[in-house]
Amino acid sequence: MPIVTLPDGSQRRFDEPLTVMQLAEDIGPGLAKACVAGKIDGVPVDAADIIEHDAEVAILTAKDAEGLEVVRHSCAHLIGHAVKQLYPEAKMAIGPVIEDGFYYDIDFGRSATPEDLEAIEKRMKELIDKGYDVVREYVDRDRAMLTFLHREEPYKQEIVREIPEGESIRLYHHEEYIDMCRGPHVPNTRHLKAFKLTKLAGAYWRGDAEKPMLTRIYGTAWPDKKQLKAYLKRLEEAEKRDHRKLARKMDLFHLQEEAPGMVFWHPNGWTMYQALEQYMRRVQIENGYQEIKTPQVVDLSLWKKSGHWGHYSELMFTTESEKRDYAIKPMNCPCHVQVFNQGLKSYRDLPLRLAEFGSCHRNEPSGSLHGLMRVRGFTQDDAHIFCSEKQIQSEAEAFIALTLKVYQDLGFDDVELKLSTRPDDFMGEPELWDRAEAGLEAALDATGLEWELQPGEGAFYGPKIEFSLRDCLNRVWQCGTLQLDFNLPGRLGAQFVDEDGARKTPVMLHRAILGSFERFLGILIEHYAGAMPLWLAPQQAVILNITDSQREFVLDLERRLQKFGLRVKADLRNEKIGFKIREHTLQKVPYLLVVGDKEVEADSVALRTRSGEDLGTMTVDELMARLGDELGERHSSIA
RNA sequence: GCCGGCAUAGCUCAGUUGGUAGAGCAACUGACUUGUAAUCAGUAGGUCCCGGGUUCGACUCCUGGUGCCGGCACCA
Repeated sequence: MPIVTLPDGSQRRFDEPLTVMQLAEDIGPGLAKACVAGKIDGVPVDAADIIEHDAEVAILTAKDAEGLEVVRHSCAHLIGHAVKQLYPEAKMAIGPVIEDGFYYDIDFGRSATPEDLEAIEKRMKELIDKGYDVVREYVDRDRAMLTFLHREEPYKQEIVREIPEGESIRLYHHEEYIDMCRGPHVPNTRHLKAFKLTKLAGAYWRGDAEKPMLTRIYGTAWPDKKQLKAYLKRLEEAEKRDHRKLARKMDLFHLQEEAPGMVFWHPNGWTMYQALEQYMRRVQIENGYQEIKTPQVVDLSLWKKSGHWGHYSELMFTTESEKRDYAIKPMNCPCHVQVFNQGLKSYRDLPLRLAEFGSCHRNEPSGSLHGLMRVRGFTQDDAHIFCSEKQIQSEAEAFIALTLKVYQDLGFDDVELKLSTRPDDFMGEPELWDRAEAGLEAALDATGLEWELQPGEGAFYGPKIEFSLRDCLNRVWQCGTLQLDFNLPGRLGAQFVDEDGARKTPVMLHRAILGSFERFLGILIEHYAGAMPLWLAPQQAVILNITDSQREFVLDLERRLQKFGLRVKADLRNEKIGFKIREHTLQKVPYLLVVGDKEVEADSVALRTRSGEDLGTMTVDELMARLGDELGERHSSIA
């Protein structure tokens, strides 16, 4: 005789145990129709599951986040139903829910084509139109194994084998198709109308490159077709702010076949790059760093000594001269240790913070290259902090605070923080790791932000903190990093004299805030959709004359504003003002300064922004004051 | 690197069972002297990614590369 408590706090009493669907029907026919699953005491369940005892029960519909996940998950099963009808030989692997959608990994025994994708989607729609009931069945492991032996599904068998004995397994029957799943799933395919298969891709079984590659079918699903359409529209809009597209439109940089993964920066892009570099230079100097510069090409012996050649030679470009072998540096750390090693260091010298905008080259796998986000030649905003073990926590705290401040200055509030701790094969004393990890945790906690622990994901030589940002298509890119290193200083003979007169090996902190200028600029371009803040904009303002009679004034104004420190150009072309405004607006120039006879008269300009806002007419002095304010400390007047 | 797709003018793209290419925008020239998102007219522009093959003939078909795009793996 269960008493059911609903999410709004109201209670219903029943004489007999009842299913979630029966409860929905009891509440109202509309809800029953929309019900895709339920939750009993917080546990997601099928609509067919039975409420036996007093419980808190929620009815899930496609409009609930969890209900929508159920819809997406069931869409994945529907792929299975359609695929096995069309290609009975196909072997089904796994079909989980992901952000905004779902996928299914399938072994077709051949390569699948876009035509297959269309056929599968068409069949799925037909199955939805049938509106058949999805039937859930509880079985034991042996029975599940028998089912998939009978169905000749080796991947499913492999999964069943890993389920502990005695555990109850749910099978979902989609007419003749059977899938295994934790569930829950929709009670009927009519709930799956707003879906679309989006792409075909290759994916390794179990994410292991040694295992066979399967075909992955991606799809998206929503509560209704309107939301599906809105999602597809959002994707389209996001693609428009792809930094590779904007770079072409704004003439920022290009890549070409002869130098895969290496950037040809154009004047506009390089201006942005330098503005960012100058900002970073200032920030680092203000925070106790000293800037250095180290060689690009270094004898292989150093890389052997540092251990990099042993681990990462595949990623290193090499060269040879007069029978000596060299490597193009893939990172700066060994070189920084060389600088540290010059002259005997005292504990009084620590922490020593050496920074370099270090140009590095790594022969990244061809398939991983991606615009500015993943390149082979890049420049890190790198620095290495040499310190004693006691200084780790305070240095970590300072670095995290600095990083978050820089991100904020650059317009990012949404940062993902992760801490990776020791792997199984870690190096060094466990007590040292204990203290270091505790120090990093405390430093992370001090931010008040959420962070994620990745146990065992650290490098063998030290734990690390990662800072990641997302691009316009929601892909996550690691930018900042703080990597502790208990290994390299010792390997390369770094030492300092401690208070007691004994020589000790310092701890080394590898750290970068932007990660690389290339990647960060890519993210910035997308973040601002090309409309960069004034201080980063390649061109900050353009002066537009109405007719030739303002020509002299405009040229003079151009000189005055350049002298003031502004990146400004005059556009004297004999075009209509509307035409010029359109062009520079599309180029995302922050300020458009329109000059006609009236403005010349009063030493003024009519000010318009790239967003189309008319800021009215103001004198040139007022304009300079306004832009100077906006640029703030980043403005270096040369007047 | 792996799976799939793509590669035609500066850009975005069309090119119909194989008959040596076309549009819009941009560029250039001329006219127009213009008040807040596209003035009009004209001109020029191509090794159809690269190599090999089939064919009387290849942008088109086959084959080997390269690069790019979407994933996967990798990202110390």
